[in-house]
Amino acid sequence: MQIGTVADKTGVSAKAIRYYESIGLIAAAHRTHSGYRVYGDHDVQTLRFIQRARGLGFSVGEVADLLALWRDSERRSAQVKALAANHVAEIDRKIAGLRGMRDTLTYLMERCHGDDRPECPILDALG
Amino acid sequence: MQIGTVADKTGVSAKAIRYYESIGLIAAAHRTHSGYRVYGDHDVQTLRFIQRARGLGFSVGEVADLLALWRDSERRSAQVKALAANHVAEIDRKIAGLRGMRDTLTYLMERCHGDDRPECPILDALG
DNA sequence: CCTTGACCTTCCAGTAACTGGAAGGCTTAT
DNA sequence: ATAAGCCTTCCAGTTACTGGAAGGTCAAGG
Repeated sequence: MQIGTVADKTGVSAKAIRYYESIGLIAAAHRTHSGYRVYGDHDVQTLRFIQRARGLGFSVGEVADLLALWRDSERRSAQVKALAANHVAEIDRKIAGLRGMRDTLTYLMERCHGDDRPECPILDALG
Repeated sequence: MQIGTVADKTGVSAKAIRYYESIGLIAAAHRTHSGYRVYGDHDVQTLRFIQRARGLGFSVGEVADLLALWRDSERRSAQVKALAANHVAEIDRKIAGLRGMRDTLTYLMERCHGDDRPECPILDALG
């Protein structure tokens, strides 16, 4: 399989696959005599794993950890769960931050006439 | 006032102030004969405005728009409100995305024993 | 007068996770 | 022979700064 095929199958762009290889998240692919990268089904599985983990918001570094655990038959599920728990805590922090912004903004917007006049509580609150 | 004083007063770091100047978000400061930037109370007001707007999650580009509206006595409050509404919509998208991740993760975590055994529904879901 | 410390200056690099694009090689079909 | 559609590497750009290096400025103290 060439990189484009793998990209189609996994939803990971060819650019991203090369990037993952460059940072060592995935092993360097074998090459044809002309230098093209060659992949197998195993690589497709790995990239799907990466894709899903990234979709859950794990950083590339965390994905590396998850991949290592995935491959480690001796792993303790507690390790995986702890990683996930940390990530959920991080997500919760982000949500809380966003909700704070959202609440302030909607509060101010409710008080803004939103018409042709210049008076604006939103700008008043910022200035 | 020197840049460090302004930084203390506004909570915007000296580095950030220089950066804002470099991208044109704020006007270039006057200089002393030896090249030090000099600021007045007006600049402190502007930087506080920027700081608050950034704290509400507006991008630097959006802050530039808000600043222009703030300075424009002919503005229509509808413009400000529209900008804020777009931003709230963006925040809502982000929150929705994060909540989706959070829900999936907590669902999987509830099913993970989190002990010394390797079986893990989190990894199963990813792989 | 000289030094020390705390300022300030500019400039370059790095962050996260890629994407876009340039310049050029490979393969297959026409 | 050439065109289309792959592939390659490498450089730049994205966001909003922060860190650090190398060096100038200024006031106080010995």
